[in-house]
Amino acid sequence: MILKMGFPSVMLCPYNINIKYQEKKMSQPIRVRFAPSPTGHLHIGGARTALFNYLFAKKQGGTFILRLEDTDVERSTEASVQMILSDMKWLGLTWDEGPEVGGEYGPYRQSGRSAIYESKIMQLVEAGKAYFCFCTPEEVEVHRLAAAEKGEQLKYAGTCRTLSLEAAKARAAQGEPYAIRFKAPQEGETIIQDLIRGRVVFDNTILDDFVIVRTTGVPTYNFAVVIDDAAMKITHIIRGDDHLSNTPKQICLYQALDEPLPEFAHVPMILGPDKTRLSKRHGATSVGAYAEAGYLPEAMINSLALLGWAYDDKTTLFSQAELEAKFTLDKVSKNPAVFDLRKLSWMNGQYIRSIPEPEYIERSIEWLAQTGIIQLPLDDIKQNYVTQVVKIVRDKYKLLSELPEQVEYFFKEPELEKIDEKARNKLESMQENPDLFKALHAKLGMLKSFFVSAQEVALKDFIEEQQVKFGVLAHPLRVCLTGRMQSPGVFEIMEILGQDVVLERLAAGLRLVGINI
RNA sequence: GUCCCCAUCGUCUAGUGGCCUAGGACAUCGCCCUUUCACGGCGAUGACAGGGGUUCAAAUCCCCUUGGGGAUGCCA
Repeated sequence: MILKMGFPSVMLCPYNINIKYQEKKMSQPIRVRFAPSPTGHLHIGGARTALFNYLFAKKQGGTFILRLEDTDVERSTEASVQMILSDMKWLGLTWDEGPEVGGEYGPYRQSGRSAIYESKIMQLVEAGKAYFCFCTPEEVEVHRLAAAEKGEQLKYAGTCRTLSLEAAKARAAQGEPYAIRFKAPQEGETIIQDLIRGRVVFDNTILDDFVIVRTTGVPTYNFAVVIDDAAMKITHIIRGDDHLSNTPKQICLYQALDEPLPEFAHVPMILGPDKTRLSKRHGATSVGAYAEAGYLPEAMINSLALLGWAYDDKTTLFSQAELEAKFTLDKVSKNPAVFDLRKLSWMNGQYIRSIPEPEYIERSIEWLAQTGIIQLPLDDIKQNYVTQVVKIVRDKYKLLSELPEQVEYFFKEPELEKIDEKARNKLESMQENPDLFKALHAKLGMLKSFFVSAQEVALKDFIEEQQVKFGVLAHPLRVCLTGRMQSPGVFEIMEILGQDVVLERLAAGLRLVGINI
Protein backbone atom coordinates (compact mmCIF):
# COMPACT_ATOMS: atom_id res chain seq x y z
CA MET A 1 0.00 0.00 0.00
CA ILE A 2 2.61 2.45 1.09
CA LEU A 3 4.86 1.57 -1.78
CA LYS A 4 2.08 2.12 -4.26
CA MET A 5 1.62 5.71 -3.14
CA GLY A 6 2.72 7.98 -5.91
CA PHE A 7 3.56 11.64 -5.79
CA PRO A 8 1.98 13.03 -8.91
CA SER A 9 2.61 16.65 -8.11
CA VAL A 10 6.24 16.46 -7.21
CA MET A 11 7.12 18.57 -10.23
CA LEU A 12 5.25 21.56 -8.88
CA CYS A 13 7.26 21.55 -5.75
CA PRO A 14 10.18 23.94 -5.45
CA TYR A 15 12.11 21.34 -3.57
CA ASN A 16 12.56 17.73 -4.47
CA ILE A 17 10.16 16.56 -1.88
CA ASN A 18 10.17 12.85 -1.36
CA ILE A 19 12.38 11.94 -4.25
CA LYS A 20 15.35 11.30 -2.07
CA TYR A 21 13.18 9.52 0.39
CA GLN A 22 11.48 7.41 -2.21
CA GLU A 23 14.78 6.11 -3.39
CA LYS A 24 15.68 4.97 0.07
CA LYS A 25 12.25 3.77 0.92
CA MET A 26 12.55 0.41 -0.73
CA SER A 27 15.38 -0.70 1.47
CA GLN A 28 14.59 1.16 4.66
CA PRO A 29 12.92 -0.63 7.52
CA ILE A 30 9.83 1.08 8.86
CA ARG A 31 10.43 3.13 12.00
CA VAL A 32 7.76 5.15 13.78
CA ARG A 33 7.76 7.03 17.02
CA PHE A 34 5.43 8.38 19.65
CA ALA A 35 6.90 11.55 21.09
CA PRO A 36 4.97 12.93 24.04
CA SER A 37 6.15 15.85 26.09
CA PRO A 38 6.23 14.96 29.76
CA THR A 39 4.22 17.93 30.95
CA GLY A 40 1.35 15.93 32.40
CA HIS A 41 -0.28 12.55 32.26
CA LEU A 42 -0.77 10.50 29.11
CA HIS A 43 -4.13 11.63 27.80
CA ILE A 44 -6.67 9.99 25.54
CA GLY A 45 -5.51 11.78 22.42
CA GLY A 46 -1.87 10.95 23.04
CA ALA A 47 -2.73 7.35 23.76
CA ARG A 48 -4.63 7.08 20.50
CA THR A 49 -1.68 8.55 18.58
CA ALA A 50 0.64 6.12 20.35
CA LEU A 51 -1.70 3.26 19.49
CA PHE A 52 -1.83 4.12 15.80
CA ASN A 53 1.95 4.32 15.67
CA TYR A 54 2.24 1.04 17.53
CA LEU A 55 -0.28 -0.74 15.32
CA PHE A 56 1.30 0.59 12.16
CA ALA A 57 4.69 -0.67 13.31
CA LYS A 58 3.31 -4.09 14.21
CA LYS A 59 1.40 -4.46 10.99
CA GLN A 60 4.35 -3.37 8.87
CA GLY A 61 6.94 -5.31 10.83
CA GLY A 62 8.55 -2.04 11.84
CA THR A 63 10.05 -0.55 14.97
CA PHE A 64 8.05 1.46 17.49
CA ILE A 65 10.07 4.11 19.28
CA LEU A 66 9.19 6.15 22.32
CA ARG A 67 10.90 9.51 22.70
CA LEU A 68 10.37 12.09 25.40
CA GLU A 69 10.20 15.64 24.13
CA ASP A 70 11.23 17.54 27.19
CA THR A 71 12.67 20.68 25.66
CA ASP A 72 10.26 22.76 27.71
CA VAL A 73 12.35 22.73 30.84
CA GLU A 74 9.79 24.73 32.80
CA ARG A 75 6.93 22.34 32.37
CA SER A 76 8.55 18.93 31.97
CA THR A 77 8.62 16.82 35.10
CA GLU A 78 10.01 13.48 36.10
CA ALA A 79 6.64 12.58 37.59
CA SER A 80 5.04 13.04 34.18
CA VAL A 81 7.66 10.83 32.62
CA GLN A 82 6.84 8.06 35.07
CA MET A 83 3.08 8.42 34.55
CA ILE A 84 3.43 8.28 30.81
CA LEU A 85 5.66 5.22 30.89
CA SER A 86 3.40 3.36 33.25
CA ASP A 87 0.24 4.26 31.34
CA MET A 88 1.83 3.08 28.11
CA LYS A 89 2.70 -0.21 29.77
CA TRP A 90 -0.76 -0.54 31.24
CA LEU A 91 -2.22 -0.20 27.76
CA GLY A 92 0.19 -2.80 26.50
CA LEU A 93 1.91 -0.40 24.12
CA THR A 94 5.44 -1.62 24.61
CA TRP A 95 8.16 0.20 22.73
CA ASP A 96 11.08 -1.37 20.90
CA GLU A 97 13.39 1.56 21.52
CA GLY A 98 13.17 4.30 24.08
CA PRO A 99 13.47 5.02 27.77
CA GLU A 100 14.26 2.01 29.95
CA VAL A 101 14.86 -0.29 26.97
CA GLY A 102 17.45 1.80 25.13
CA GLY A 103 18.35 1.36 21.48
CA GLU A 104 21.10 2.36 19.09
CA TYR A 105 19.72 5.82 18.36
CA GLY A 106 19.56 7.06 21.94
CA PRO A 107 19.38 8.86 24.16
CA TYR A 108 15.60 8.94 23.89
CA ARG A 109 15.05 12.08 25.88
CA GLN A 110 15.66 15.34 24.14
CA SER A 111 17.24 16.79 27.25
CA GLY A 112 20.05 14.31 26.76
CA ARG A 113 20.67 15.13 23.12
CA SER A 114 22.12 18.65 23.36
CA ALA A 115 25.38 17.74 21.65
CA ILE A 116 23.51 16.48 18.61
CA TYR A 117 21.46 19.66 18.37
CA GLU A 118 24.48 21.90 18.80
CA SER A 119 26.34 20.45 15.87
CA LYS A 120 23.30 20.76 13.65
CA ILE A 121 22.72 24.34 14.75
CA MET A 122 26.27 25.29 13.88
CA GLN A 123 25.87 23.59 10.53
CA LEU A 124 22.82 25.73 9.74
CA VAL A 125 24.31 28.96 11.02
CA GLU A 126 27.58 28.50 9.13
CA ALA A 127 25.63 27.73 5.98
CA GLY A 128 23.63 30.94 6.40
CA LYS A 129 20.39 29.00 6.83
CA ALA A 130 19.88 30.21 10.37
CA TYR A 131 20.94 33.33 12.19
CA PHE A 132 21.50 34.87 15.58
CA CYS A 133 18.64 37.03 16.76
CA PHE A 134 19.21 39.60 19.48
CA CYS A 135 15.67 40.86 19.64
CA THR A 136 14.12 40.38 23.06
CA PRO A 137 10.82 38.61 23.35
CA GLU A 138 9.32 41.96 24.38
CA GLU A 139 10.50 43.65 21.18
CA VAL A 140 9.13 40.83 19.10
CA GLU A 141 5.84 41.07 20.93
CA VAL A 142 5.58 44.79 20.19
CA HIS A 143 5.98 44.10 16.49
CA ARG A 144 3.45 41.34 16.67
CA LEU A 145 0.84 43.52 18.31
CA ALA A 146 1.44 46.31 15.83
CA ALA A 147 1.03 43.88 12.95
CA ALA A 148 -2.15 42.51 14.45
CA GLU A 149 -3.45 46.05 14.77
CA LYS A 150 -2.87 46.69 11.09
CA GLY A 151 -4.37 43.36 10.15
CA GLU A 152 -1.08 42.06 8.84
CA GLN A 153 0.44 38.65 9.22
CA LEU A 154 1.89 37.99 12.64
CA LYS A 155 5.41 37.30 11.51
CA TYR A 156 8.79 38.14 12.93
CA ALA A 157 9.88 41.46 11.44
CA GLY A 158 13.26 40.14 10.35
CA THR A 159 15.35 42.70 12.20
CA CYS A 160 18.32 40.39 12.68
CA ARG A 161 17.97 38.48 9.43
CA THR A 162 20.53 40.58 7.63
CA LEU A 163 23.10 40.76 10.40
CA SER A 164 26.45 39.43 9.24
CA LEU A 165 27.64 36.28 10.92
CA GLU A 166 30.82 38.04 12.09
CA ALA A 167 28.89 40.89 13.67
CA ALA A 168 26.51 38.49 15.30
CA LYS A 169 29.30 36.34 16.69
CA ALA A 170 30.99 39.44 18.06
CA ARG A 171 27.86 40.54 19.88
CA ALA A 172 27.29 37.04 21.21
CA ALA A 173 30.89 36.90 22.40
CA GLN A 174 30.29 40.03 24.41
CA GLY A 175 27.59 38.24 26.29
CA GLU A 176 24.57 39.69 24.57
CA PRO A 177 21.72 37.20 24.84
CA TYR A 178 20.47 35.72 21.59
CA ALA A 179 18.17 33.17 20.13
CA ILE A 180 18.67 31.45 16.83
CA ARG A 181 16.13 31.74 14.08
CA PHE A 182 15.68 29.67 10.99
CA LYS A 183 15.88 31.62 7.75
CA ALA A 184 12.65 30.43 6.22
CA PRO A 185 12.15 30.51 2.45
CA GLN A 186 9.81 33.27 1.34
CA GLU A 187 9.05 32.10 -2.16
CA GLY A 188 7.40 29.10 -3.69
CA GLU A 189 5.26 26.50 -2.01
CA THR A 190 5.80 23.73 0.43
CA ILE A 191 3.77 20.66 -0.26
CA ILE A 192 2.91 17.87 2.09
CA GLN A 193 1.90 14.53 0.66
CA ASP A 194 -0.01 13.33 3.67
CA LEU A 195 -0.90 9.66 3.84
CA ILE A 196 -4.26 10.50 5.35
CA ARG A 197 -5.05 13.92 3.96
CA GLY A 198 -3.48 13.78 0.55
CA ARG A 199 -1.77 16.79 -0.92
CA VAL A 200 -1.69 19.90 1.26
CA VAL A 201 -0.13 23.06 -0.11
CA PHE A 202 1.28 25.94 1.88
CA ASP A 203 2.46 29.17 0.35
CA ASN A 204 5.93 29.90 1.68
CA THR A 205 5.08 33.54 2.31
CA ILE A 206 3.31 32.40 5.46
CA LEU A 207 6.56 31.00 6.79
CA ASP A 208 8.02 32.88 9.70
CA ASP A 209 11.67 32.99 10.70
CA PHE A 210 10.84 30.87 13.69
CA VAL A 211 13.09 30.42 16.68
CA ILE A 212 14.95 27.13 16.67
CA VAL A 213 17.11 27.77 19.72
CA ARG A 214 15.94 29.70 22.74
CA THR A 215 18.00 32.30 24.57
CA THR A 216 18.63 29.56 27.11
CA GLY A 217 20.36 27.49 24.46
CA VAL A 218 17.64 24.86 24.49
CA PRO A 219 16.20 24.03 21.07
CA THR A 220 12.50 24.45 20.38
CA TYR A 221 10.10 21.72 19.41
CA ASN A 222 10.05 22.37 15.68
CA PHE A 223 13.82 22.07 15.50
CA ALA A 224 14.42 19.21 17.92
CA VAL A 225 11.68 17.10 16.41
CA VAL A 226 13.24 17.29 12.97
CA ILE A 227 16.77 16.61 14.17
CA ASP A 228 15.62 13.63 16.18
CA ASP A 229 13.30 12.16 13.60
CA ALA A 230 16.09 12.38 11.07
CA ALA A 231 18.74 11.04 13.45
CA MET A 232 16.51 8.21 14.56
CA LYS A 233 15.72 7.33 10.95
CA ILE A 234 12.00 7.73 11.45
CA THR A 235 10.25 6.78 8.22
CA HIS A 236 6.64 7.64 9.05
CA ILE A 237 5.49 10.46 11.25
CA ILE A 238 2.04 9.62 12.53
CA ARG A 239 0.76 12.35 14.79
CA GLY A 240 -2.18 14.61 15.59
CA ASP A 241 -3.77 16.93 13.14
CA ASP A 242 -2.73 19.89 15.24
CA HIS A 243 0.77 19.45 13.83
CA LEU A 244 -0.27 19.78 10.21
CA SER A 245 0.36 23.51 10.22
CA ASN A 246 3.82 22.97 11.70
CA THR A 247 4.77 20.56 8.99
CA PRO A 248 5.87 23.10 6.36
CA LYS A 249 8.34 24.55 8.84
CA GLN A 250 9.67 21.11 9.53
CA ILE A 251 9.88 20.18 5.87
CA CYS A 252 11.95 23.29 5.26
CA LEU A 253 14.25 22.26 8.05
CA TYR A 254 14.70 18.78 6.60
CA GLN A 255 15.63 20.42 3.33
CA ALA A 256 18.00 22.89 4.92
CA LEU A 257 19.69 20.01 6.70
CA ASP A 258 19.71 17.94 3.53
CA GLU A 259 17.90 15.10 5.24
CA PRO A 260 15.44 12.79 3.47
CA LEU A 261 11.80 13.54 4.18
CA PRO A 262 9.76 11.03 6.09
CA GLU A 263 6.17 10.22 5.22
CA PHE A 264 3.56 12.18 7.12
CA ALA A 265 0.20 10.96 8.37
CA HIS A 266 -1.88 13.42 10.32
CA VAL A 267 -4.63 11.75 12.28
CA PRO A 268 -7.73 13.71 13.26
CA MET A 269 -8.05 15.11 16.73
CA ILE A 270 -10.22 13.82 19.52
CA LEU A 271 -12.91 16.21 20.69
CA GLY A 272 -15.12 16.50 23.74
CA PRO A 273 -18.92 16.25 23.54
CA ASP A 274 -19.10 19.97 22.77
CA LYS A 275 -16.83 19.42 19.78
CA THR A 276 -13.97 21.41 21.18
CA ARG A 277 -10.57 19.93 21.81
CA LEU A 278 -10.79 17.26 24.50
CA SER A 279 -9.68 18.73 27.81
CA LYS A 280 -10.12 18.44 31.55
CA ARG A 281 -13.35 20.36 31.21
CA HIS A 282 -14.83 17.27 29.62
CA GLY A 283 -14.01 15.02 32.56
CA ALA A 284 -11.31 12.42 32.83
CA THR A 285 -8.81 12.73 30.02
CA SER A 286 -5.89 10.78 31.39
CA VAL A 287 -5.36 7.12 30.73
CA GLY A 288 -4.47 6.67 34.38
CA ALA A 289 -7.84 8.01 35.46
CA TYR A 290 -9.55 5.37 33.33
CA ALA A 291 -7.44 2.65 34.85
CA GLU A 292 -8.46 3.83 38.29
CA ALA A 293 -12.09 4.03 37.26
CA GLY A 294 -12.08 0.31 36.52
CA TYR A 295 -11.72 0.23 32.77
CA LEU A 296 -9.82 -2.65 31.22
CA PRO A 297 -6.83 -1.85 29.01
CA GLU A 298 -8.27 -4.15 26.34
CA ALA A 299 -11.42 -2.04 26.21
CA MET A 300 -9.44 1.18 26.13
CA ILE A 301 -7.34 -0.07 23.24
CA ASN A 302 -10.35 -1.28 21.30
CA SER A 303 -12.22 1.98 21.88
CA LEU A 304 -9.28 4.15 21.02
CA ALA A 305 -8.65 2.19 17.84
CA LEU A 306 -12.18 2.91 16.70
CA LEU A 307 -11.75 6.62 17.23
CA GLY A 308 -10.84 7.62 13.73
CA TRP A 309 -10.34 4.17 12.31
CA ALA A 310 -12.72 1.48 11.13
CA TYR A 311 -11.98 -1.86 9.53
CA ASP A 312 -15.29 -2.46 7.80
CA ASP A 313 -18.98 -1.74 8.14
CA LYS A 314 -19.70 -4.18 10.95
CA THR A 315 -16.81 -5.22 13.15
CA THR A 316 -16.47 -3.35 16.44
CA LEU A 317 -14.74 -5.79 18.76
CA PHE A 318 -11.07 -6.32 18.03
CA SER A 319 -8.43 -8.03 20.11
CA GLN A 320 -5.04 -6.38 20.11
CA ALA A 321 -3.74 -9.16 17.88
CA GLU A 322 -6.52 -8.51 15.38
CA LEU A 323 -5.78 -4.81 15.41
CA GLU A 324 -2.12 -5.50 14.79
CA ALA A 325 -3.07 -7.63 11.83
CA LYS A 326 -5.69 -5.31 10.37
CA PHE A 327 -4.57 -1.75 10.98
CA THR A 328 -3.82 0.37 7.94
CA LEU A 329 -3.48 4.11 7.59
CA ASP A 330 -5.71 4.27 4.55
CA LYS A 331 -8.67 3.43 6.76
CA VAL A 332 -8.03 6.29 9.13
CA SER A 333 -10.71 8.92 8.72
CA LYS A 334 -10.10 12.61 8.22
CA ASN A 335 -12.72 14.06 10.48
CA PRO A 336 -12.28 14.66 14.16
CA ALA A 337 -14.04 12.31 16.56
CA VAL A 338 -15.98 13.00 19.72
CA PHE A 339 -14.92 10.71 22.52
CA ASP A 340 -17.98 8.77 23.69
CA LEU A 341 -17.78 7.52 27.24
CA ARG A 342 -20.95 5.44 26.94
CA LYS A 343 -19.56 3.37 24.13
CA LEU A 344 -16.37 2.83 26.10
CA SER A 345 -18.43 1.62 29.05
CA TRP A 346 -20.41 -0.74 26.89
CA MET A 347 -17.20 -2.08 25.46
CA ASN A 348 -15.72 -2.50 28.90
CA GLY A 349 -18.73 -4.64 29.80
CA GLN A 350 -18.07 -6.71 26.71
CA TYR A 351 -14.50 -7.31 27.80
CA ILE A 352 -15.42 -8.04 31.41
CA ARG A 353 -17.55 -10.85 30.03
CA SER A 354 -15.20 -12.06 27.35
CA ILE A 355 -11.72 -12.18 28.82
CA PRO A 356 -10.68 -15.71 29.81
CA GLU A 357 -12.22 -16.74 33.10
CA PRO A 358 -9.02 -17.27 35.10
CA GLU A 359 -7.89 -13.83 34.09
CA TYR A 360 -11.26 -12.35 34.98
CA ILE A 361 -11.09 -13.95 38.40
CA GLU A 362 -7.55 -12.78 38.97
CA ARG A 363 -8.32 -9.17 38.08
CA SER A 364 -11.50 -9.15 40.12
CA ILE A 365 -9.70 -10.43 43.18
CA GLU A 366 -6.98 -7.87 42.67
CA TRP A 367 -9.57 -5.13 42.51
CA LEU A 368 -11.49 -6.34 45.56
CA ALA A 369 -8.31 -6.59 47.57
CA GLN A 370 -7.28 -3.13 46.52
CA THR A 371 -10.56 -1.70 47.70
CA GLY A 372 -10.41 -3.56 50.99
CA ILE A 373 -13.40 -5.83 50.47
CA ILE A 374 -11.13 -8.82 50.90
CA GLN A 375 -7.65 -9.31 52.35
CA LEU A 376 -4.85 -11.10 50.60
CA PRO A 377 -3.59 -13.74 50.69
CA LEU A 378 -6.63 -15.95 50.42
CA ASP A 379 -6.66 -19.51 51.71
CA ASP A 380 -8.21 -22.19 49.50
CA ILE A 381 -11.65 -21.89 51.04
CA LYS A 382 -11.79 -18.14 50.67
CA GLN A 383 -10.29 -18.29 47.20
CA ASN A 384 -13.04 -20.68 46.21
CA TYR A 385 -15.71 -18.49 47.80
CA VAL A 386 -14.53 -15.27 46.14
CA THR A 387 -14.23 -17.04 42.82
CA GLN A 388 -17.84 -18.16 42.97
CA VAL A 389 -18.91 -14.66 43.95
CA VAL A 390 -17.17 -12.81 41.14
CA LYS A 391 -18.34 -15.35 38.58
CA ILE A 392 -21.96 -14.97 39.56
CA VAL A 393 -22.04 -11.19 39.07
CA ARG A 394 -19.97 -11.15 35.93
CA ASP A 395 -22.70 -10.02 33.56
CA LYS A 396 -24.15 -7.43 35.91
CA TYR A 397 -21.69 -4.59 35.68
CA LYS A 398 -19.45 -2.71 33.30
CA LEU A 399 -16.59 -1.29 35.33
CA LEU A 400 -14.37 -3.07 37.82
CA SER A 401 -15.02 -0.17 40.15
CA GLU A 402 -18.64 -1.30 40.34
CA LEU A 403 -17.63 -4.75 41.54
CA PRO A 404 -17.28 -4.05 45.28
CA GLU A 405 -20.77 -2.64 45.47
CA GLN A 406 -22.07 -5.61 43.49
CA VAL A 407 -20.68 -8.22 45.86
CA GLU A 408 -20.74 -6.39 49.18
CA TYR A 409 -23.37 -8.60 50.82
CA PHE A 410 -21.31 -11.71 50.22
CA PHE A 411 -18.76 -10.35 52.66
CA LYS A 412 -20.87 -8.72 55.31
CA GLU A 413 -24.41 -8.85 56.68
CA PRO A 414 -26.81 -6.61 54.84
CA GLU A 415 -27.95 -3.81 57.11
CA LEU A 416 -31.65 -4.38 56.85
CA GLU A 417 -32.49 -1.36 58.99
CA LYS A 418 -30.99 0.89 56.36
CA ILE A 419 -32.55 -0.48 53.19
CA ASP A 420 -34.55 1.70 50.84
CA GLU A 421 -38.30 2.03 50.96
CA LYS A 422 -39.10 -0.40 48.17
CA ALA A 423 -36.99 -3.10 49.72
CA ARG A 424 -38.51 -2.34 53.09
CA ASN A 425 -41.99 -2.77 51.63
CA LYS A 426 -40.97 -6.06 50.13
CA LEU A 427 -39.69 -7.17 53.49
CA GLU A 428 -42.93 -6.13 55.18
CA SER A 429 -44.92 -8.05 52.60
CA MET A 430 -43.94 -11.13 54.60
CA GLN A 431 -46.29 -9.95 57.33
CA GLU A 432 -49.20 -10.82 55.03
CA ASN A 433 -48.43 -14.48 55.51
CA PRO A 434 -46.12 -15.11 58.45
CA ASP A 435 -46.69 -18.84 58.46
CA LEU A 436 -45.59 -19.18 54.89
CA PHE A 437 -42.21 -17.69 55.64
CA LYS A 438 -41.80 -19.62 58.85
CA ALA A 439 -42.45 -22.75 56.80
CA LEU A 440 -39.93 -21.58 54.21
CA HIS A 441 -37.32 -21.16 56.90
CA ALA A 442 -38.06 -24.63 58.17
CA LYS A 443 -37.95 -26.09 54.68
CA LEU A 444 -34.57 -24.54 53.91
CA GLY A 445 -33.32 -25.75 57.26
CA MET A 446 -34.26 -29.31 56.44
CA LEU A 447 -32.34 -29.47 53.18
CA LYS A 448 -29.55 -32.03 53.17
CA SER A 449 -27.94 -30.53 50.11
CA PHE A 450 -27.74 -26.81 49.47
CA PHE A 451 -26.78 -26.93 45.85
CA VAL A 452 -28.91 -24.97 43.42
CA SER A 453 -30.36 -28.15 41.96
CA ALA A 454 -31.48 -29.44 45.34
CA GLN A 455 -32.98 -26.10 46.28
CA GLU A 456 -34.90 -25.96 43.06
CA VAL A 457 -36.51 -29.32 43.63
CA ALA A 458 -37.37 -28.52 47.22
CA LEU A 459 -38.75 -25.06 46.53
CA LYS A 460 -40.80 -26.32 43.61
CA ASP A 461 -42.49 -28.78 45.92
CA PHE A 462 -42.89 -26.09 48.52
CA ILE A 463 -44.71 -23.57 46.31
CA GLU A 464 -47.03 -26.32 45.12
CA GLU A 465 -47.86 -27.35 48.68
CA GLN A 466 -48.38 -23.75 49.71
CA GLN A 467 -50.24 -22.72 46.58
CA VAL A 468 -48.16 -19.54 46.06
CA LYS A 469 -46.24 -18.04 43.21
CA PHE A 470 -42.49 -18.24 43.38
CA GLY A 471 -42.14 -14.48 43.25
CA VAL A 472 -44.00 -14.10 46.51
CA LEU A 473 -41.20 -16.02 48.14
CA ALA A 474 -38.22 -15.01 46.08
CA HIS A 475 -38.42 -11.24 46.39
CA PRO A 476 -38.63 -10.93 50.16
CA LEU A 477 -36.04 -13.67 50.44
CA ARG A 478 -33.72 -11.73 48.18
CA VAL A 479 -34.07 -8.67 50.37
CA CYS A 480 -33.32 -10.68 53.50
CA LEU A 481 -30.22 -12.17 51.94
CA THR A 482 -28.85 -9.12 50.17
CA GLY A 483 -30.61 -6.05 51.49
CA ARG A 484 -31.54 -5.06 47.99
CA MET A 485 -34.09 -5.60 45.26
CA GLN A 486 -31.70 -6.64 42.53
CA SER A 487 -29.21 -9.46 42.63
CA PRO A 488 -28.23 -12.66 40.89
CA GLY A 489 -30.71 -15.54 41.21
CA VAL A 490 -31.63 -16.36 44.80
CA PHE A 491 -30.70 -20.04 44.40
CA GLU A 492 -27.21 -19.15 43.26
CA ILE A 493 -26.82 -16.71 46.09
CA MET A 494 -28.00 -19.22 48.65
CA GLU A 495 -25.65 -21.89 47.41
CA ILE A 496 -22.68 -19.56 47.78
CA LEU A 497 -23.75 -18.08 51.08
CA GLY A 498 -24.37 -21.52 52.54
CA GLN A 499 -27.21 -22.92 54.57
CA ASP A 500 -26.24 -21.43 57.93
CA VAL A 501 -25.89 -17.89 56.69
CA VAL A 502 -29.08 -18.13 54.64
CA LEU A 503 -31.06 -19.29 57.66
CA GLU A 504 -29.59 -16.56 59.82
CA ARG A 505 -30.34 -13.82 57.35
CA LEU A 506 -33.84 -15.03 56.67
CA ALA A 507 -34.51 -15.19 60.41
CA ALA A 508 -33.10 -11.69 60.85
CA GLY A 509 -35.37 -10.35 58.15
CA LEU A 510 -38.39 -12.00 59.66
CA ARG A 511 -37.53 -10.72 63.09
CA LEU A 512 -37.24 -7.18 61.78
CA VAL A 513 -40.85 -7.24 60.57
CA GLY A 514 -42.09 -8.83 63.76
CA ILE A 515 -42.16 -12.46 62.78
CA ASN A 516 -40.39 -14.70 65.25
CA ILE A 517 -39.41 -18.22 64.58
C1' G B 1 -7.18 38.96 10.93
C1' U B 2 -4.27 35.31 7.93
C1' C B 3 -3.21 30.23 6.66
C1' C B 4 -4.48 25.02 6.94
C1' C B 5 -7.82 20.93 7.89
C1' C B 6 -12.72 18.84 8.32
C1' A B 7 -18.31 18.12 7.27
C1' U B 8 -23.23 10.88 6.61
C1' C B 9 -28.23 9.19 12.35
C1' G B 10 -27.41 12.42 19.28
C1' U B 11 -22.15 9.79 19.13
C1' C B 12 -18.31 6.47 16.48
C1' U B 13 -18.54 5.12 11.57
C1' A B 14 -19.44 2.01 6.38
C1' G B 15 -19.73 4.29 1.75
C1' U B 16 -14.07 5.91 -3.43
C1' G B 17 -20.41 7.86 -9.57
C1' G B 18 -25.24 3.31 -10.60
C1' C B 19 -25.21 -2.35 -5.65
C1' C B 20 -28.09 3.47 -1.19
C1' U B 21 -36.00 3.89 -0.74
C1' A B 22 -27.81 5.04 2.84
C1' G B 23 -25.33 -0.41 6.23
C1' G B 24 -23.26 -1.45 11.34
C1' A B 25 -22.14 -0.16 16.61
C1' C B 26 -23.21 2.88 21.16
C1' A B 27 -27.20 5.60 23.20
C1' U B 28 -32.74 5.98 23.29
C1' C B 29 -37.63 3.48 22.96
C1' G B 30 -40.65 -1.12 22.53
C1' C B 31 -41.19 -6.44 22.70
C1' C B 32 -39.25 -11.37 24.06
C1' C B 33 -36.45 -14.35 27.69
C1' U B 34 -37.02 -14.17 33.20
C1' U B 35 -37.62 -15.08 40.59
C1' U B 36 -35.50 -9.17 40.33
C1' C B 37 -31.43 -6.61 37.95
C1' A B 38 -28.38 -7.46 34.24
C1' C B 39 -26.88 -10.46 30.02
C1' G B 40 -28.89 -12.13 25.51
C1' G B 41 -32.49 -12.03 21.30
C1' C B 42 -35.87 -9.32 18.11
C1' G B 43 -37.70 -4.69 16.41
C1' A B 44 -38.37 0.79 16.12
C1' U B 45 -36.89 5.99 15.98
C1' G B 46 -32.88 8.45 13.67
C1' A B 47 -28.20 11.21 9.04
C1' C B 48 -25.83 12.55 3.53
C1' A B 49 -25.05 21.04 6.60
C1' G B 50 -27.12 24.62 2.56
C1' G B 51 -26.84 26.36 -2.48
C1' G B 52 -25.03 25.98 -7.28
C1' G B 53 -22.72 23.12 -11.10
C1' U B 54 -20.52 18.39 -13.93
C1' U B 55 -23.08 13.72 -15.45
C1' C B 56 -27.89 9.58 -18.49
C1' A B 57 -26.89 8.98 -13.03
C1' A B 58 -23.93 12.31 -7.17
C1' A B 59 -23.65 10.91 -0.11
C1' U B 60 -19.60 10.03 -3.59
C1' C B 61 -16.49 14.87 -8.46
C1' C B 62 -16.02 20.68 -8.75
C1' C B 63 -17.26 25.71 -6.82
C1' C B 64 -19.44 28.93 -3.21
C1' U B 65 -21.72 29.64 1.56
C1' U B 66 -22.24 28.13 6.44
C1' G B 67 -20.54 25.57 10.61
C1' G B 68 -16.61 23.26 13.48
C1' G B 69 -11.44 22.44 14.54
C1' G B 70 -6.22 23.62 14.31
C1' A B 71 -1.97 26.83 13.51
C1' U B 72 -0.25 31.66 13.74
C1' G B 73 4.65 30.86 20.95
C1' C B 74 11.92 31.68 22.86
C1' C B 75 4.60 25.38 24.30
C1' A B 76 4.51 20.65 22.23
